Amino acid sequence: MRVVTWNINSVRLRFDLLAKVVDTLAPDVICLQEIKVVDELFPADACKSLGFPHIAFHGMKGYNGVAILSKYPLRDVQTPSWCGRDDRRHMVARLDQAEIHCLYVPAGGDIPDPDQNDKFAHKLDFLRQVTDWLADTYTPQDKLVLVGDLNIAPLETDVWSHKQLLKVVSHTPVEVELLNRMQASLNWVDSMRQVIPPSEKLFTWWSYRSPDWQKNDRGRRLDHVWVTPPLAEAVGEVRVLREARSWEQPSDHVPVLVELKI
DNA sequence: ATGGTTGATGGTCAA
Repeated sequence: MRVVTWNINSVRLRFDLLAKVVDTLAPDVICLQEIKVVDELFPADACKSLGFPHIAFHGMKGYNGVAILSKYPLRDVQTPSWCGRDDRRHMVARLDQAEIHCLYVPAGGDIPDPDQNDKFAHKLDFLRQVTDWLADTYTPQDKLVLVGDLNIAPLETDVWSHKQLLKVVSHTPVEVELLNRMQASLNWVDSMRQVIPPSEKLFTWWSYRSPDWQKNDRGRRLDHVWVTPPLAEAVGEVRVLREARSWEQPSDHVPVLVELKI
C-alpha cells in the first residue's frame, strides 16, 4: 500500500498538481490537509476520475480541512474535533490493512509564548488532547498509520538551522517535547527517519517568503508519517517529492510517499 | 530586527 500525505493548500487551486502527484508516485491512498473548501464544493467526481473511488472529506470555508482519497474502501470514517472547536483538522478511516489518521496540527502563529499568543496556546492544547486520546483509544499493538502536517520539525536535521530556529514556532523545545510525547503515546515509529538517517537534513516545507528556496534551502520537515510497531517492518520506500516545490504555482509543502508492504 | 509570499476572500486573516 502506497500512502501519500500532502498539505495541498487548496485542493481546488491545485487539482492539476494532485493529478501530477498521482502520476509520479502512484499512491493507493492520499491524505490531504488544508483543502480549504466546504464539502459542497469538494471536487469529488474529479478525484474519483483520478482512480480513487473511495473518498472522504471534511472541509470548511477558507481554512483547514482534511480529506482521504483511496483505491480501497474506507470504513468507519471519523472526524474528531479538538479544543472545543470545529476546525476540521483530523480524519480517521479504517482500511483492511490498517487504520489511518490524517492530521493537520495548528501552525501556532508567530510568537512562541502561550500567554501572549492564543494560537500557540491552541497548538499546545491540541497536541495534548490528541496525545491523551490516542493513548486512551488505542494500544501500541494496533495497526495504525498517522500522517499529516504536524507543523513541528523535531530533529536538529529537520530544520535548516537548529540554532536559528530554536525560538521560531515549529522548532521550539516546548513543541518538540509535546510532539515527542505524542510519538511516545503508542510507541509510534517515525517511518521517514527509519529510512532516511537522522544525520541527514530532510525537509518537506519551504516558506513562500523565502527567496531562492532551492539555493538557500531554508526548509523544515513539518510533514510526517508514523506507524505503530506492528507496521514498522512493513515500511518500504520513502520519498519526499522535493521537485513538487518547483512546479508551477506550488504548495509550500511537498508530498511525502511511504510504501507499506501490507 | 524586520519583512518577505501565498490563498481565500472581498477587508483581512491565516499560514
